[in-house]
Amino acid sequence: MKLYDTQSRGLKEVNVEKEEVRMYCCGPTVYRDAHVGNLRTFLLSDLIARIVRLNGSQPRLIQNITDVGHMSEDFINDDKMLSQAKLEKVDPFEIARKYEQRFHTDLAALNVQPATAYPRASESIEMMLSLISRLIDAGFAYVGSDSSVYFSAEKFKSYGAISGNKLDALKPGHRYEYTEDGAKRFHADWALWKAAGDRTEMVWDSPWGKGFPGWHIECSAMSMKLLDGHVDIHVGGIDLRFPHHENERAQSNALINKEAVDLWVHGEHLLFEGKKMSKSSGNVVLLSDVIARGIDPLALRLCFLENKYRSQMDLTWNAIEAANETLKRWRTKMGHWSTDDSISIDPEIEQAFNADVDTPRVVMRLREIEKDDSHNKAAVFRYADQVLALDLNRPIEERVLTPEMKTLLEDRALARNEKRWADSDALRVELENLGLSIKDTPEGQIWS
RNA sequence: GGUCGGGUGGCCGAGAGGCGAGGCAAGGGACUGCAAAUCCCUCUACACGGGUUCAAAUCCCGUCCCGACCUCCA
Repeated sequence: MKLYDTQSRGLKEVNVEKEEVRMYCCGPTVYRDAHVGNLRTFLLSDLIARIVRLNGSQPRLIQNITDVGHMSEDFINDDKMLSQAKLEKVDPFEIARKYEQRFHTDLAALNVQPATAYPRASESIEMMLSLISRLIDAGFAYVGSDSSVYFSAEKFKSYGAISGNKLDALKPGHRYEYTEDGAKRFHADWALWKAAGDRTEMVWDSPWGKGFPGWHIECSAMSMKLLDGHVDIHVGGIDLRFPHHENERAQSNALINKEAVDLWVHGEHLLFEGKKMSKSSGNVVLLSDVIARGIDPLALRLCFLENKYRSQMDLTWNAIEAANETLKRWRTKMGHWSTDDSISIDPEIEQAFNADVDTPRVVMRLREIEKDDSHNKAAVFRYADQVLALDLNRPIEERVLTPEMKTLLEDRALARNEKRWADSDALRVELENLGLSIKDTPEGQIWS
């Protein structure tokens, strides 16, 4: 099984001979609903975990819940949790729990299997404090004049290996003016622990005074602790490559003096109708929007699967609806092909999964099999569905008919027997208005 | 300015040296009382300029264009 590793910029073999493959996926900051772009990344870790399992190994997946400390480095008022709490006029932890719950609901709707654990940042403070202390002791971190603790980027020799951003190229002020307060010794240093200052909510005691953790430290702490000091596969969105993962790598590696992560996998961003999804473009799509249109959430999953995870994909309503049709067609055909639940391995599909999660090729292969004359189509589809997880075996739901619908259907059958076509057509319109779609076959009318 | 990735038909998108993926849309046909569904057919592309090669969408050089990241982001 091979995956593209951002750090070495090439395909890298994943050892699936081991009993267990340790995975870490950067989770959500729970201050708002995850949009479908966020979900695409979480889907990626699900696909990798499923492929690991297909190869006979067990994934141990840790996904953090950021419920504290995710803020821009230099502006204390910008904490995402606190500003949203202010906006909704509730306790910040209430916000966190609410959106955390919705995150799990969305994942379940997309058939994303739950991670082994979802540690919360706010409940992992001890872990982070101990890690920060060790980094200070090892000489990689220092307490600034503002009582915050900073990581010293220059002390970590291979800084920049993931993103290609070298320290001397990271001069401050490229994007917007920095307000250097002088507490950091070097412009590229970042906070491991932020002193509370005026802040009173979401603060904890520490050896350096009241404060709260920096964003990057939580992933180092959780992955080191919950994955026993080594990550086989680290998954996240492409935007996290820098600075988040670069900093996480520096922290973790500094601590153990070797590579803490074998493979860095980054999912590309999703565009919606040509533009990056953002509040200002007004094109943020939530999974609930998809469901509200009467589309199966798994159609979105199929839509994602039809594109390489490493390409910026442009999602459109048209594409989602097309995927929804494909899904319905496959489920209908599955019902006709066979009713058992046998599974038959297709070498081409197996190979595609193992070749850097090439789900577009798998989908293509399924379309091919759909049309050919093989006898075990359903068994091959079921094999692929172990990873695709599109519930292809799910029977098309039987429509529950109201008495009114039943009467109209009986009337129409009668009208058709008597070749009263005008009546038949009028009844069809009426039934369609009730939400049934009618098809006439040589065996009579059918509805769905 | 630095870094990473792209440019393929009306649209979306695979392919990474050798017989024209596939999907969507459109048009035509079969079937049907008509629809719908289904099936068949049609439309045939690789940003530009050089180079390497028997052979280039694919490799190399140059140019143009697009997106992402550069201390908020999946």
